[in-house]
This record gives sequence, structure tokens and C-alpha cells, in this order.
Amino acid sequence: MSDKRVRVRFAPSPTGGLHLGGVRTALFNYLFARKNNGDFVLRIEDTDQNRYVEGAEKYIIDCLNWCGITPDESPVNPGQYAPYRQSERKTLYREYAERLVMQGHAYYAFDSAEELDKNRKEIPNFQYGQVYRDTLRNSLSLPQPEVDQLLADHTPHVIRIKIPADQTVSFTDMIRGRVSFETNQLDDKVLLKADGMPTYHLAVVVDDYLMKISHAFRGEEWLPSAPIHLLLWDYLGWKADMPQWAHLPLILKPDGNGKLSKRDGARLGFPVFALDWEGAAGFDGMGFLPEAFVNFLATLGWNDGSGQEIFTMDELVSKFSIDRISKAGAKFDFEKAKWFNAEWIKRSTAETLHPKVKAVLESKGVTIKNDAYLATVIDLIKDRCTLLTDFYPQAAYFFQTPAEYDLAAVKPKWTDEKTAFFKAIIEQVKSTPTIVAADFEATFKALAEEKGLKTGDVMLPFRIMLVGGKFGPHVFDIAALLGRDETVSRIEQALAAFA
RNA sequence: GGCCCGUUCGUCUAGGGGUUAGGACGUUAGAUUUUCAUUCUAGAAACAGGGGUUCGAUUCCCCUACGGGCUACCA
Repeated sequence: MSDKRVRVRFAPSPTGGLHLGGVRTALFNYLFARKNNGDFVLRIEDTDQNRYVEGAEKYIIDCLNWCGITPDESPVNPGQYAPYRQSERKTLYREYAERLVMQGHAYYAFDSAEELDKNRKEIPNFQYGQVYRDTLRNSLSLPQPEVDQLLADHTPHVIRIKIPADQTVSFTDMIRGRVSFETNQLDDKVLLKADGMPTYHLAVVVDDYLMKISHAFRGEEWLPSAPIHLLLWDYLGWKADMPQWAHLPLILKPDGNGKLSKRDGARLGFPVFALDWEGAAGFDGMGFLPEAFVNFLATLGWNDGSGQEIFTMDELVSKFSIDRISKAGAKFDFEKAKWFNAEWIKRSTAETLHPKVKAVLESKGVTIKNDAYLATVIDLIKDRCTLLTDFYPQAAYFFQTPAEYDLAAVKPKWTDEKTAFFKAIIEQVKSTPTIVAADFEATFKALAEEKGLKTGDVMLPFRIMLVGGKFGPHVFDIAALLGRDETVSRIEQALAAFA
């Protein structure tokens, strides 16, 4: 086992947007694969034709790419275990299901959905299992000739696993340790559906085997069905090749309880998807850096024990280990997610931020003519941005004259002396070839004193003239960046509004 | 209801038989910044409860409580 090549798979079902929990599962798979020089496989589990959502598969792949966790093998980049969509592997599963029937580990069942629903409603704790299966319509209860006839007539039927009585099924989960189940509590799950598609239970076992998966990560919600899978691995004769299981703790709703669902985003005002999905803003559209998103997700249920919180993908790969994954579910905390993003923005260079910031500004109608100028702006303001979208309010005034002023902050205290002061400043600025921040500051203060004004009384108005509001970096740095002519013109324009 | 998993500050977590139970987010108060943010300093804030085991349990065991998951021809 130890010499076996590490191969892991992320196996989502294409039923809609990929949410946080799914991305984290993918991430842990990826980290484990990279750390162990293994393969990271994306397998699309589209066995439920009713829930199939157009575009979901592409969306999943786009999400993984955006996060920087591109699979080594996938439907769009097949390896030697193709195909990677279960719908395209359909014919394969029947053979294994029939084999189980032949060996007595499974059987045909002809009951209709309606009949079963009725039983569930009328019989408390009804389970299609050892207690009731003899009373239902299946190849165990019906005489062989009748079964043959039913089959010959192509009567709709499913194949169910025959759970044995009085056994204890147990295994060692990499996160939880020893876990056991009594087979008497289990029901005879459907393996092959009436439409010929396998259920998750059959497909996951067959494909993990065929694709030589060595370690299987999945959410904790799968723990109760693990014994079914264990039994299947055994009955199919593949026990020695069974992957090691790791059931990941769930990501919970920030308020109340329960696992985080796709609807919580709209309800609570934060993204649950990585990328935008059907009008709902994802972390991307919300202004998150993929590095920050990945970093945040990695620390939701995992830590390296050192107290370090900011990790690059490379660090994550080298430090990741399953025994440091926690057992308990973790509530999603959007505030903490934002903190990670702010940290990542602060630590990123203007160069790496450049294209993303440019896109944000352009989407707001700001035209960027000078990339070097933008780079300087980014360096000046990135410390005050939590989300990429914050660059718009924080940077817009570097590119366009303020559309409106915070008049409440200046008008009540406006005086003719101030008007005179700024007129003098205009002349002063006009007489210099370029604005040098430190020099300008000195001149500004000297002139204020000369006019009998307190520096503080004219600094804020000056800021509002250039910026429009009470925010932004050092005002003289702004003036220097804006340049002589623009500074003069903004003062002139503002003077008209202030007086 | 049944089965399974879990439980350290509000949240994410470290720790582990003897600790002032540590960090981070958030929060509060100061400092710095003639704006705002950053930054810095300080503060409040936790071992679910009950039994064991032990010289000593937050740490190990059991029970209870609470939380979560599953209980489909969905994954």
C-alpha cells in the first residue's frame, strides 16, 4: 500500500454553483496530491439526470482554475482513466451490479416508487432491508420463474445491495480514527437505478477502483454511507485496493446552525460561491484575490500548529497534513475572510495587483491611459483596501475630478480668508514646474501661517478639493501625483463650489 | 424516532494530566497619522454538565446535555 502512487479525486456533481465546502474539499485533495507527488483527478458525478444543470461542469472547472488548483486529469484534460464523466461510463456499472447479483450480494427489486413511498409513510422506521425485503417485490422474495419473466419483459427494476445481518463494519478514518457500524441498522441501498445509471454508492466504488484512487476525501455527510462502500469494496473483491478514507468536517452557517447551503449567501449577504453563479456574486466578483480565498479556506478546519495564518499555495502544499485537520465543523466567518483578503492585498505588489485593479476601475467607467501612473496609485492606496472593489472609491479621484464634495465638512467654516489663501496657493503652484510633495507641504504651511490661518483649517478643505471626501493618503502625495495643472484646476473648481 | 460524528473565548483555533489555558478575526480603550485607513500598545472574552481514574483533570474513561450529519431509483 505504501508504495502505491497517490491518486486523489474531487468528484462533484454538476448540479449548480460550486460552493465553499466543495472548493475546500477540492483544495485538500489538491494539497495532498501535490505534497505526495500524486495525481489530482476531477471526476464529474452526473448520474442523476434530473438534477443535471447546464454549464455547471464548466463552472466547476473554471472555479478550480481560478483557485489555482487545476486537476491533472479531468473531462477536459483526460488521462489514461478516461472518461471522467460518469454518464459516459454508464455501461460499465451494470456489469459490476450483475456480478454482485450473481454472487448473492445484490438482487433485483421491482417495487415502484409509489409503493415504497406508501410503506415509508405507513410503517414507522421503514427500511428496505432485512426486516421487510421478503415482503416486497424482488428477486429474493419472488419465485425464480416470475423473476425471470419480469426481467424478460423488461419490467423496470433496480438492483439493490443485500446487506448482511449481524455484522460490524468498521474502518479507520484518517481524520476520525476508528468508526464502526452495525449492518442491522443499514438498508439495502439501490446500486443501479431503473434508468440504468448507477447510484453514487456503486459509481464511487467502481470508479475509485478503476481510477486507482489511493485516498478518498469527502464531506462528513458521507460518513453514514461509508459502510455500504466498505461492503462493496469487499464484495467486488477489491478490498486490498480500497482507498484510505478521510471524512472532512462540514462548513456550517455563520448564524444559527446547520451546514452552509447555497441559499445562505443571498440570505446573509456574503458569497458562498467562488465565481459568480446565476447572478449571485462569488468571491471573485466580490473582490477577493484567489490567493486569499484559498488561504482562508485552507485554515477552515486545518492549521499547521505554528500560529501562522497567511500561507502561499506553496507553503500550504509543503505544510499540509491530514492529522492536523480538525474533527468538528467550522462556522463560516465572512469577517475573517475579508481580513485574509486585506492581508493579501497589502502583501501583493502593485505589479501583481495591476491587472485586477485595472479591471475593477474600467468596469466602473474609469479609463486607464498610463499604467505606470496606476501602479503608483496602487502602491499609495492598497493598505486601505479590503476588497479589490475598494480600489474604485479609493482610486477614482486619481483619474477623474471629484463628482461631488463633502460640503458639510467645509462650507459651514468657510471664510473669505480661506478663499484668498487658496487663490494664493494657485499662484504658488502655477509658478513651480512640478509639485514635489515635501516642498509643497512646506510652502503650503508657510503660506497658511502668513495668512494667519491654522494649517489644520486649510488641510481638510484642500483634501476635499482634490479627493472629494475625508479619506485617502497624505494630501501632498496626492497633489504631487495629480500634477501641477490638475491640482490647480481642482482647486479652482472647488473654490466655486465652496464659496 | 434510529444510526453515526462532534463539543476550548462571539467566531476560527493552539494546547494537553500539574500552564497566569496561547494566537488570530471581531470588539473595547489608548498612541501615531492636521482626513480616513494602515500600524502599534493595552483590555474584556473559553475548556458544556455530572460521575469516575489519579496525589492532581480542561486533557484519559463513562453517562447526560447540546450541536451537526444521514436516514431517496440525490449526490
